Amino acid sequence: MVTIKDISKKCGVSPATVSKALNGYDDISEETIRLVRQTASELNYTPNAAARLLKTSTSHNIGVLFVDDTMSGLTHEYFSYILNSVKEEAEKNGYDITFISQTLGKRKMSFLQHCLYRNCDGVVIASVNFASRAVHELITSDVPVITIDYAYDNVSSVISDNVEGAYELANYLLDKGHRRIAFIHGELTSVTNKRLVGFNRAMKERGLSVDPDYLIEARYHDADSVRKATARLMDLPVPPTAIMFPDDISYLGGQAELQQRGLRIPDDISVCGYDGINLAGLIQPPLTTWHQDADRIGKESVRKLIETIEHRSTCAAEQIMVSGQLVSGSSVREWDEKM
Amino acid sequence: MVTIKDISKKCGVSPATVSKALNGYDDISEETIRLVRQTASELNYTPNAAARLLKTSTSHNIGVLFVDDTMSGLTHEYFSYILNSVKEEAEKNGYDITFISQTLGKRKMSFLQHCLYRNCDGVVIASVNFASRAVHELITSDVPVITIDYAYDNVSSVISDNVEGAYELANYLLDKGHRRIAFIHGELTSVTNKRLVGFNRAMKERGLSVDPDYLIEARYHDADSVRKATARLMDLPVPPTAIMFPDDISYLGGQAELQQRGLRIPDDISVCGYDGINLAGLIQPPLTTWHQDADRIGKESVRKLIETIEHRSTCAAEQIMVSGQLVSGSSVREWDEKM
DNA sequence: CCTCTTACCGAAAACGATTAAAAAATATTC
DNA sequence: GAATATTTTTTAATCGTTTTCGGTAAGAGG
Repeated sequence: MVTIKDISKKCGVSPATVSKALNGYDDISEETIRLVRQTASELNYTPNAAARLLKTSTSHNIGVLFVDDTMSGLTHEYFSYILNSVKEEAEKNGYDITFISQTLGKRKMSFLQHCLYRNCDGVVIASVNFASRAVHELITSDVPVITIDYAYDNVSSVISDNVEGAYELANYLLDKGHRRIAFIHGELTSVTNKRLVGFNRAMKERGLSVDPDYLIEARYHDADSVRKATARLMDLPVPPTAIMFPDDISYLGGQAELQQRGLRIPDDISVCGYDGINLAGLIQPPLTTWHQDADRIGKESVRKLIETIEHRSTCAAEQIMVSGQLVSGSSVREWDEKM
Repeated sequence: MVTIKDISKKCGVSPATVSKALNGYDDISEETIRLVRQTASELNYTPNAAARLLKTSTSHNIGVLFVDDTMSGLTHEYFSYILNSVKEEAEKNGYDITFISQTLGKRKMSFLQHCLYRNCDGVVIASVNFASRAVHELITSDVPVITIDYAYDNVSSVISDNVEGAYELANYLLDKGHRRIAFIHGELTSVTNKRLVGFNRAMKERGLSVDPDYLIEARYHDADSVRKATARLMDLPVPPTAIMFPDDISYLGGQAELQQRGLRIPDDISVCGYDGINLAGLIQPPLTTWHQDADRIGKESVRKLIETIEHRSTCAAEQIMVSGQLVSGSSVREWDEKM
């Protein structure tokens, strides 16, 4: 490995000078700067991040906490888009990213310890069990943190507007004339609660009451559980004319159930998903869904996190709400209310 | 930050003793080991990976190179499963993973430089343009490397058996009685070539010739291009009775085209995909496809890479072939040859 | 010719850990 | 109890950088 010392020897200057020349200090003459930079690239010099970190105590490395016990996260399309965007924005700003976990070899370590061990300047947290002790410990530590889709006190967060999403979807269905609208929602997390708020608000604004039979809990991303929920809905004496599903993937479970019952989409029943992943536009019929702006969510997270890292004292916690967008496929039809 | 010195002061021993006690050297008395470990956990001590690296020159950090210019990679379900598995296996062995890119802030750096900068002990390479100079530079460098789905000389690789996959799929269709089998394949990469070999072999074994009209190139993961390819096939004077698609996702483009033409799957035409992602079992009808064992591919890569890292001299390059598995859905029907 | 700026450069001390080699403490043997 | 062997601990150097604080040389001004 070629070090700063090698350059200093070759140039006949001290290591200090080399360091300064490389880092653009202004007390080095133009000439030596040229010489040093020249030989650095000749020798194919690469700085050593670890040594630099040791001295400056900033690693230019941000941790990402994206996976919990259930192991979805990386393989969840919505989150993998966020991750991709986080990665790009981080790199654009000179930061690398490292996954944070709870086990390193045989050593068990907490998330916080892992961050300290790797000297992460900050951490992006998403898709984890926010109620867990380990996550809580990290969030309340001194390490700058940003959470995605979950709001904590005194911590910045970037949140996809779930109230808006469910509200707009419900309104879309209502506008099409549907009145018997069912909502299969995910587990009662904070995200789900927001969506319920949006859903209820839309109904209330039209003076409609929500039939409790039409509100069913299933599991996000779990086609099976959603399939069962769909079956329960369609077995009701008065089944819904439209169903809002927890997400685009689990909708496929519902779709299977509906098709098996000989119901055509959207002729016999209207449906919509949530997330707006690529897939939604590819399946038949294209799914009307709510597109969460994963790209923007990732970017904003990193932007705000870096702001927090670099101006720690002056940077106030902030909640950043990211709007989504309704993507209309052809899974919803006009409905003549004739009940 | 609490360091080894803090512990040494509190315990009244030298830093060296603390280090040894923590790392389980056998020339430290049981008693001091207990004392040191005790106070270490009391003070909530976390070692500093950077400092350790500087002295030992091993970072326990492996780089992953998963994305190229086209930016798919993280958002490709097959690769995200590989990534997930790489991550898990790495963590299990005490390694963290860091994404390697070509730009860090405003600095342009080659992949190799990035690895050196972050002191990666080794790199897993997948889903990149293997022909590029930058990748080549990394692969031929001193950094231990493993490639996925691409074989390089003198470098270990883990390869999904694409000959087997296409061969088995074609055979499956042949067994069902199909004779007019089309193969929409991806860009002519080494992976695609292997699949073509498998396909041709299966046909040849039955004494069938391959109709060049039935071999169409499209783009992986691109529903649009596959849709067009499908259209071209079905516009032939004698269209195929079965189509093999480049992958499960892009199949959806083909599906759309077939449905639009009023063709039912599998009654009017049989289809199969490739990859065997979760999605394949969720769509209607469930897709017959070839499951690539992403989990095993990730694990084997890391296992072999770590072996290379830790026994650099004695560890020979090796090609590891990973078998897949046919997943039969209901997208293929028996076909009575009546041509 | 002396002093004062200004412009460059270098010495040396860190950062937090590891690890030879030396030293000190303790145990063993006669 | 001295000599020797054994166990335990410490000293000090080192990894590759950064950065403070002086130091030197050259030119300016008198």
